[in-house]
Amino acid sequence: MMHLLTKHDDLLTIEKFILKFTINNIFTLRKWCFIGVKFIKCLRVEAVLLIIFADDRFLIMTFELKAKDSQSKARAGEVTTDHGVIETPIFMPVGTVATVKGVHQRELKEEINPDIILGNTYHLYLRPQTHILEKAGGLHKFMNWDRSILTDSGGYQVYSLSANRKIKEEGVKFKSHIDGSYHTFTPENVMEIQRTIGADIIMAFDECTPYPCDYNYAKRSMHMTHRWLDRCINHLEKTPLKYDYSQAFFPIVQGSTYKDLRMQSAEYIANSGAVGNAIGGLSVGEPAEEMYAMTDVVCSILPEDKPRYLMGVGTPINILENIALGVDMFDCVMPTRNARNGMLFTAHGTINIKNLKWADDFSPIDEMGITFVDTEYSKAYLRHLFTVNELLGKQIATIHNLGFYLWLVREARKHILAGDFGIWKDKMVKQMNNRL
RNA sequence: GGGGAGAUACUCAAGCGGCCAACGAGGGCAGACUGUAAAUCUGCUGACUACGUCUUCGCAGGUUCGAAUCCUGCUCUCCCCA
Repeated sequence: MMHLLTKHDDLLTIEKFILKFTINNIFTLRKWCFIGVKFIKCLRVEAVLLIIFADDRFLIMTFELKAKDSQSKARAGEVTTDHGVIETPIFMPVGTVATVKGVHQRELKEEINPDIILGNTYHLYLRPQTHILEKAGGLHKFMNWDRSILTDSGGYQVYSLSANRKIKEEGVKFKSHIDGSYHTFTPENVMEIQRTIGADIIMAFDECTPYPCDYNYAKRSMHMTHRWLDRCINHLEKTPLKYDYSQAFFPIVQGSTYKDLRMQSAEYIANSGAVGNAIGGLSVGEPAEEMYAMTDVVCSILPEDKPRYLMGVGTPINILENIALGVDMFDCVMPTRNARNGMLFTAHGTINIKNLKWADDFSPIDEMGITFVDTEYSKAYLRHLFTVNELLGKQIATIHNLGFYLWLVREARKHILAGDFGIWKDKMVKQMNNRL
């Protein structure tokens, strides 16, 4: 049997192979795709399929829980994709258009050292366009990044580009912000686009609702997102992998700031049996307390043995508070965008490096020296670079902020493993809540 | 020497009798930014005893109810011709 399949076979071929050995075709490919080895055991064709996997080294993303904090719901874990291990909790720098703005891949890897970064389906679809990425052999090769990548589906653009789009049950019609051309995103084509982009983790197509959001709208939108999820899953089954590594699929919880909707959505998402789950529709302007209340509710429902990804969050304090509620993965434009606008994050609070008071402060950017820029340049020099609008200033600030964010989550991990995360978190939240 | 143009707030630059404490841009100061339409956006930027008052548009006079705007003289700058 082993010779029948190779790791280059697409899912359809593998599915046909499996179905030959399945007595009743009651399970779809979708199920085993998501549940992997567990499902295979259900089918009682364990031996056959284990041979397939062993032979092809066809990895499905895995998550291993390493430790749980005793003082909070924080966890430390390990996500493994074909592009490496991701130690959680993790912050994923955002690289929307195949670049983490302002940082070389080499600096990103060697200095900031994240296990995974983000890309964006909507933006990459518009430019450089999917066919170019396919020709390049996928996003990893195109941008020269050999670690993991996660792509957002474009669901956030449904929110952020709300003036330029129309939502229907079928999908979302966008007017391109580049050239005004019209494009339709459906759960189906978004899955195909993400297959072509080739991230290790791909996201369901959802609607990210605004804040505040009318209850009835939030409810209708949530149900549509659930229907879209089913369509994503159904379509994904029919869409073969394009490259020689696997792709994990994460569904997204919605429900705005309504506890009952969030619970309902979390249950629906948990039942989809995905290898990881995401929480969307937060950090869109709601008070932090409401955000925490929602993640708390959702985390209590999402399976414990799967990673939980809180999309778009947030400030360093938001991240620590949400880690304490059981979130494992984060991403946010804040460290990169705010860096370009002169805001530095430090363990003792934020700095607006453009302020006059730094003009003659020749102390290091950050005494902690997490990255080389922190100690090699002074605050006065960095302020000068911002004053004269030099690119280097934005680059230095970006490296500093990302270095700090990654330091923060790694430190959080250490304290979870040590079992004193709760105390450490409270101390950090207190001292970071400052304006320097 | 002759002819012409012009002098406006930190800078450039509009305004050419009342709606002017004076458009706009830059600069300066401050703020915002949460799955990136963001090297973006917003506010303030004459002085105060601050929903009002006072002093400003080269300098000095004048005309007018009222002038940055009109008239006279002066100072300075630029351009052209000798």
